[in-house]
Amino acid sequence: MLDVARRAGVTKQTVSNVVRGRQVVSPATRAKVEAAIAELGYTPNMVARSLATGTTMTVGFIVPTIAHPFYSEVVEEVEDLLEANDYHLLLATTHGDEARALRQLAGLSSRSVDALLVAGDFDLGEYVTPLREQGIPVALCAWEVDPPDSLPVVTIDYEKAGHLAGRHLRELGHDRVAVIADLPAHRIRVGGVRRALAADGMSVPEDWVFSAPEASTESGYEAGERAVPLLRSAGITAVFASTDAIALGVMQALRDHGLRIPQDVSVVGIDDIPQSAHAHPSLTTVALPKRQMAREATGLLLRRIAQPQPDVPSLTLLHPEVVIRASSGPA
Amino acid sequence: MLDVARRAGVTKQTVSNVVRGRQVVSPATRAKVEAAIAELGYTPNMVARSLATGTTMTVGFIVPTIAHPFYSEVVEEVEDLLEANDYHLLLATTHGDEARALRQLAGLSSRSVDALLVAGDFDLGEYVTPLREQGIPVALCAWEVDPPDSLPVVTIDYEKAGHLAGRHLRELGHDRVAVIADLPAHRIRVGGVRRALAADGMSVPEDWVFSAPEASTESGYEAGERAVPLLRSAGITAVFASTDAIALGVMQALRDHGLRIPQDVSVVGIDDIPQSAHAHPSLTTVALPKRQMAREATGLLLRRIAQPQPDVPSLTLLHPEVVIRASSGPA
DNA sequence: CTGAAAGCGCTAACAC
DNA sequence: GTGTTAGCGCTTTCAG
Repeated sequence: MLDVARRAGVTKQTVSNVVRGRQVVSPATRAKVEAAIAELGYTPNMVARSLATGTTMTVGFIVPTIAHPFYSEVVEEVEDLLEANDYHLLLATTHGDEARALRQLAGLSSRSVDALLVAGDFDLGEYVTPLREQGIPVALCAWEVDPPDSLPVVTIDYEKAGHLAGRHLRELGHDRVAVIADLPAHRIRVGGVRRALAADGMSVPEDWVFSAPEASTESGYEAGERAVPLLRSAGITAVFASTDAIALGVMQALRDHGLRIPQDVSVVGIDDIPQSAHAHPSLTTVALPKRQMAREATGLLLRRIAQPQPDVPSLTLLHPEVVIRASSGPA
Repeated sequence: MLDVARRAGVTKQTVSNVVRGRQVVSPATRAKVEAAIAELGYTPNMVARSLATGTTMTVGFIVPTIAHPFYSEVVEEVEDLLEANDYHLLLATTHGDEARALRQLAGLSSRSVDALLVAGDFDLGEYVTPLREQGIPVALCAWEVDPPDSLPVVTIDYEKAGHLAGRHLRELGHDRVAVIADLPAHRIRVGGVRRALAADGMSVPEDWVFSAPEASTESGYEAGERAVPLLRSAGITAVFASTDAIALGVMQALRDHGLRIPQDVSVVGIDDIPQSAHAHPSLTTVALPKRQMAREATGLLLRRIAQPQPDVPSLTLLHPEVVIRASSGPA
């Protein structure tokens, strides 16, 4: 910067003003400085600027994984909005490992991100207080169980998602529905389903609930196979899967065991991941507004950065919607 | 840091030595300093350290998109390896927008990443020279067409992937195969298929090639529908899709038009994304070693950071493998 | 093993 | 409008 200044016959300060586009430089001076910059191939050093300003134009995002369509869409949307605002994304993944999450948190905070977004159900609640004391805006998103009341959180009404799925099944006349879910993670969704059935005086016996850990298609398939005998013996006409990925596996298992969807058994999931629309049959599901969630959370953070103010705890609950496709039919 | 030093009765330098774990501090002093750090809740400021050392423990990754299973797995693997080495990930997305790619590039370089990885077919080749002159290691990965010979690139033998797909079809006795591809992006893959057929004196007429832009399931479906009449009239027994996503859409279209897979038409894709194994029927494909690619590229960069040396241009070509499942059968 | 001094590249107040 | 003077928080010589 000093080289540029000398070459243009000004001081570093003037160069700084030109680089940052401040409107306090005469056109003539500006031209000289810009010429010098071009000749020297000067590039400002953001690290030095950050040290001086205390700002990095970077926000951190801690997310359980990125290899799942739900999160990859969320991350993509967050990055898009950040980039549109000249911010950069420092992405950290936890894979459900709490120690790793804490390391990532420490790494991001000491790296002075201007804001931090945390997704998933990790209770990092108490650990983020240092950041907040430093005045760094923090928000939570995709928080499924027990959203803390100390931080702003932008999430989805997962209970309602379950309720919508259950009600859809009820409207089709299903009385006997089995549940295949990643428990306890998705207990809220299952609670929603139960509430929908309870409204008509029905319930889901405990042994009609199958666990699909990891919420993967594989575990859905495996749980589906375990469920088949019961489906047959108990005259169950519908299966609720707590996730589309699980539902896809369940459908495959049912088919492999000779059950037709939706003639013999209806299947509904939650999420609306891209492949659900192209499954065979296409999957009826409850769409989670993930991109909207990403936008609102990022927007909230960006606003907090622009006009610093204490993180007012707030809860934004986004509404899911049923997407009726071919995997569900009359009982 | 000064506060900690005073409280422990030492100088900043000693605190720095303790924080960085240098083995030059007496246990007694170390204990005092650590106590002071704990009492004051001191956290080192990485920005200041970066300014002093010229190192950020951060690597940038520019990628076309993250909402596609191929890239999301690559990104996940890169992040895992970086995190294991105490590095952080600055992720930038281009969405095929060259101007955006250049902005991202400038943003990352001025932010002083310690290394840069670029995925996708953007010819950022000439634009990265400033970085390289700064001594920042740069590598390319997932480079499908014309890998530049000026930079290290870790990619996959896409031509071989196509060739393997074509040979698999030949071995099943298919003489007449149609192609549904995202062209021109995947021309190398299609070239591989053609080479496999040519070995037996066969070829793919131009009007047996259908375009599926964006390589999405939707465009695969749409292209599949366009192809159906030809498949029937020309007695075509197999379809090569340049991507699993496309193949999934194609399968759906064929089914919707009454063609059975693989009895009437075999379908093979390339990639081996997770959902291919759970499609109906499960998709025969050529697995691209994306995670290995991610590991090798990241490892290369990390090694260059550790022992600075000019970016020796090198080309690492990883080998794909056929995964035979249920969507392909005898002609 | 510890301490003092200098500086990484930039921005923030002021004065001129 | 432009120049001057201090730092931002840390690491790095080099003495002791």
